[in-house]
Formats: sequence, C-alpha cells, structure tokens
Amino acid sequence: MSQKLFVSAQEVAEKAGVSRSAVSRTFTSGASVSPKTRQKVLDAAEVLGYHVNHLARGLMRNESGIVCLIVSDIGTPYRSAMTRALTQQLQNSGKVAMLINTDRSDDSVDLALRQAIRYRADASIILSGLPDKSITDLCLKNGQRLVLINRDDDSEGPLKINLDDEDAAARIATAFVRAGCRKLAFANSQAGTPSLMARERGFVAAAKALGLDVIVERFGHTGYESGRVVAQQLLTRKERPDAVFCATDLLACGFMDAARHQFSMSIPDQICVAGFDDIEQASWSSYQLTTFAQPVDMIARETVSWLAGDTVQPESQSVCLHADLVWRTSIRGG
Amino acid sequence: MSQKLFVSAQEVAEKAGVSRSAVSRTFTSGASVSPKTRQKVLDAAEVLGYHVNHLARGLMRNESGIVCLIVSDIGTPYRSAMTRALTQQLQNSGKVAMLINTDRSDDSVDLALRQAIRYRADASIILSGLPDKSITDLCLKNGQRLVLINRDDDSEGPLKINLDDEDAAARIATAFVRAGCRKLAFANSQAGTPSLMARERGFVAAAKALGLDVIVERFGHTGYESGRVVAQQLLTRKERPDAVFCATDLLACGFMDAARHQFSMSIPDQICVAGFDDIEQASWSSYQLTTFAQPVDMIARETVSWLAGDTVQPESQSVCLHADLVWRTSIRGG
DNA sequence: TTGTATGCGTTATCAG
DNA sequence: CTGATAACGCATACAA
Repeated sequence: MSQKLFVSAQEVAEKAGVSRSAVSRTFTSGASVSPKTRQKVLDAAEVLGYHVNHLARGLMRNESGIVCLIVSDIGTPYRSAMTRALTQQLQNSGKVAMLINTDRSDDSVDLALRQAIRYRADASIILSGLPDKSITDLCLKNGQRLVLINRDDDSEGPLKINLDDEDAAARIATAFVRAGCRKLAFANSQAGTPSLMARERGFVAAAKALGLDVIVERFGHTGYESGRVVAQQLLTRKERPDAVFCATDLLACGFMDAARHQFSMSIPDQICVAGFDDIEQASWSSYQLTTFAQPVDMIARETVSWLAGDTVQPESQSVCLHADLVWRTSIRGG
Repeated sequence: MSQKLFVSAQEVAEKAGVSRSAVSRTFTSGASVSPKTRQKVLDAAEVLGYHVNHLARGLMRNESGIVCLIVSDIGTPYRSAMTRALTQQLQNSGKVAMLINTDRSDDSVDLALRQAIRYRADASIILSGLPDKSITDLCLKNGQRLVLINRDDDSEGPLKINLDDEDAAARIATAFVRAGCRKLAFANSQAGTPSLMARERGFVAAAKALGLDVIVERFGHTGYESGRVVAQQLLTRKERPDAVFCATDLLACGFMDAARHQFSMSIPDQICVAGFDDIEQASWSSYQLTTFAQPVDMIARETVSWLAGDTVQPESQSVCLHADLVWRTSIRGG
C-alpha cells in the first residue's frame, strides 16, 4: 500500500531543474514561461504523472471549478436528460459537476446547498425543490452563483430560467378545441411545483376564455403510476372527457396506457392527449404523444454562459424560454 | 459585488474568543472539546454562517470526500437509475459524487480519470467504457480506489462488480424453449461492451446445448431506435423467429413496438420477447416485458461498503451478483 | 522570463 | 482540554 501520495509541483520542479513557480506557471493559462522551460516542466510532469491539485488551486484562487447540481428523482427521463445536458456543457466550459441527489423536501435542498458551500462550489444549479431564503442568501453572500430552473422564484440574485408554461397551456387548449374536443380535463400530480401549477392555471384560464370548463384531477407524485390513477378517476366519471392535458409526459404515458388497456379507448379517436417535456418515450410508437419540448440544451447553454460571465448583469437575471409544441398523433387533425 | 468571501475558522475563533484549533476540533468528529467551548464555537459559526472548507480539509487529510462517477449516456433509464442509487448511497456514507459525462470513447474515460486525479477524488466509479491501463495504474498508485461496474476487466486493484450475464442468458433460453419456441434470435447493438457480449455468448451457447441455432443481429448503439432496426432485420426474413432475447430493455422496447405496429404481430402469441435491465418502462402496460433486473441498489451498496473499508481485501475484489428474472407477459406461459 | 517569499483555510503535532 | 505552530500544494506579488 503506497502511502506516498500524489506527485507535487515541488517534485516536478526538482526533476526539471527549475523553480516550483515555473511549474505553476506552466499549468496556469496566460502565464509567461519560456517555451524551453515549459517543455522541461511538461516532460518531467509526464514522467512523474503529475496533475495539478485542484483542491489547492481552488484554495488560492477562490474558484474551485465545481458547480453543484441539486436534483431529485434523477432516474426520471426529463431530469436525467437535463442532467446530461448540464454536465456536458459544464465540462465543455472547463467546470466540473458535483451531483447532489435530494428527496422532494426543501430541507434536503438546504442540506445540499450547505454541501455546495463546504466544497466552495462556484455555483449551484437547482432543478428540484426550493431552498430557504436564509441559505440562498448565504450562498450569494459568499459569492456563489445560483441558478433556479423551472422554479419560478422572484428572489433577486439567482439566475431564473423558466418556460412559457401558461402560454403553452393556452396553445394546447386551442388545439384541443380545434380538434373538436369539448370536455377538457387536466391531469396533474399533487407535487404543486410552480411549473406544474402554471400549466394547470394556464390551461383552465384558456379554456374558460374559450367558454369551456376543465375537470382538474391531481394525484400522488409526478410519475407513470399517478397517470394511471388519474385516468381511473377521469374515465370512470359519468361524462368522460374527450381531451386531457397531462402536466408531464410521464403522467401522459400512464394515462394513455390505462385508457387503452384498461378502458379500451382509442387515442386520439375517443380521447385526445397531450403532455409536457418531450421525454424520449413520448416519441416511441406506442405513445406518439403530442407534447411540449423542454429546451434542455438551450437551458444548459443559458446557464453555462451566465456562469461564465463574471460581470453581474442585473437585467438578464430572468430568462423565459419558449416551449415548442411537438405535434404527433395523440391529438386528432394537425 | 462582495469580494470578501467565505468565513474562515479564524474569524469564528475570534468571535467565539477561542483559538482556531478549538474551532477545528469542534468540526472534527472524534476530537476532544469541552461542551462549553464547543457551544461557543457552534454559536459563533451559526451567526457568521461558517462552513468548513472541504478543499482545505482535503488538502490536509489527503482525503477529499469526493467520488467520481464516470458514465456515458446518462439520459438513459438504466444509467440514470444506477446513477441515482450510487449518488444516494455515497451521500449517505458522507461522500459526495462528482459526475463526469463521457461519450462512448475510451479516450474520454481517460480524460475523466485525469479530472478525478486533479480533484484528488478518493475513488472513481466507472460505469461506461474502459480506461487505459496506464491511467488506471496512475490512479491506483496515487491511492485512488477504482470500481468497475459491468466492465468485466481482469486487472488487479479495482473492485469489479459484474452480473451473471451468461447464466441469465441460459435461463431465458430455457424459458423460451419451455414456451414452445424453436426459432431463437438475439438482438444486440454494435457497442460490443463486455456485458452485452456475455449475454449474447451465453444465449447462443445455451441454445446450442438445447439443440437450437440462434440468429444474431446487431445494429448501432444500444437504444430504442436500434431495437426497431433489428426488428426490421429479423422480421423481414423468410423465416421469422418466434422468440427474441434483446440485450437490453431499450432494444426490447424498440423491437416490440416495431413488431406490433409495423409488422402487426402479437406478443407473446406470435413472438416471445425478453430484455435485460428491468428499466421502469419494462413494467409499463404497453410492454409488460419479461426481463432481468439489474440490482442497482445492491451494486451501489457493494460499492459504497467497499469504499468505506480502508483495509484492502484482495479476495473480495471481484463480486458477481445475480440478475433476477422478472416475469411478465412478453413470454407465453409462466 | 525567472526565482523567492508569502498566504490561502485546514488539520495534526506538541507543549502546556 | 487548550493554544501555538508546522505542514498540505498551489498561485502570485515582488525582486532580480
């Protein structure tokens, strides 16, 4: 068991016959080293297997290069797609992602942020839950940047990225009516997260404007099984709806499966269905779900470029992205 | 813009009227501090918003608390489930996960390991690809522990966790035959990863032992679309197979969808299908796929407990877990 | 361009 | 139990 641990810049310096600062400069971009010295250092480093210690570097620079990703239900299609996009683009910009898995409580988000502070993360990106103001203030005061994705918070300081959920909901209401639907329903979970509630609100309001009522049904957390339960609730009513907007694709998949296999209904002939997120499964031929696409890559790009900018721009701290409607065959017409 | 950054133990010490060592001891488990001092420190820390700097602590202790997760295709159901389990259990044991997203090249795995070294990760867990021996040696020499999951490597040093892929394949071959199938096929991707090939090998061998041939078809990378393509290849043959074992559930989903919607076949009446991984979608009522469960939680538990043990046990460096057969309705009988 | 000296926030060692 | 001091590995201001 080798107790002698990692190679240090000191050792490289000795091997290369230069000072330790020369080594440091070689690995610091934008420092002035003569090509000759540089090469000597590089050779010695290669032989010794030297790698800059980012822990020590972060200590000096007050910049760890670490970005914390705070996310719950990471096994879920949308969340994992978002995680993929973020980690990818963070890496491309020279950062590294620290992933913290939370349960659905806000408490666990606070804990995660504390962890982010301990590792002196340059930034934290929150995909789930909403932390306490005291802790976010602490982060901001410590110079840690904060990004809230689909959290719809109005606090100052963090970058807030949201979608036009309400507008999207209105568009789908119109599409339903155009398809000849008159008995609208909304399938939601009981999670009550901002974006989910915005979709519900927008859908109900748009329907009202079109002179229609909406049956709203909520159940459990936001997953496939809940979609099945909500289908149970909606399709055993005296008057079945002829169109249902599901708050997420996962709910929609559960709903469609129950509608077809349990109630022998035909989609879109007897009932039209729409979802939100455009997870991979939405495009599978068993679903062919009309849905709104989460612009995950664009969200990631916005996030990373904001993090890269070292000047704080108070005006661009809130960005609202457009959710494109992806038309498939779960709604009649098109 | 607050340039004054994080609170240091020094400041806490001054506020509490004690030495910085007292502060350090308060936050070091197993150190001896009087309850009185301890409380003074805790109060001061709370007021000032102090958090131990893990970068500095890691520097001192030669133990960063960071574990690197190296994984490709993280948006995929199986991979994200594995990631969830690992991050969860790492957190529970006081570690924190650094997530590095690789593409499918071994080069990018090497790069990821370099990053792990730079951050002085205590360990790296490799879920995808296979790194060069020189770089893994470097990791091991530096005291970094390595875990290879489903990689089937024979190198000394890393913990290797694998499933009984070949045996599982044999079991499913038997199940097919018992269901009356005689024309067996195996659907694979061209990824050629060890576990995928082991399943193929085991299936072909078991079929041979039962006196049957297997049509093997491979295409693209391991995803839904490839499953569709392989279905195309298998179901346009003069003699269609009556049973197909797909190397992963994602392939199986694609295969089933194509078989049903494009070739109007009935499952399991006309063709029996099995998969591997037991991703969430396998249980959806559109698929009801008979498959083998990846014991993700057990894999994570094995990994974390091995990482927690500081004594190197040469004998337990390779563990083979059992993949349970989850019986659903994509195979006749049962 | 190069080397020297200093400090970053911790923890470990040792004397009290 | 407590406080002073020396590392840890690196980057940088400064002098050469």
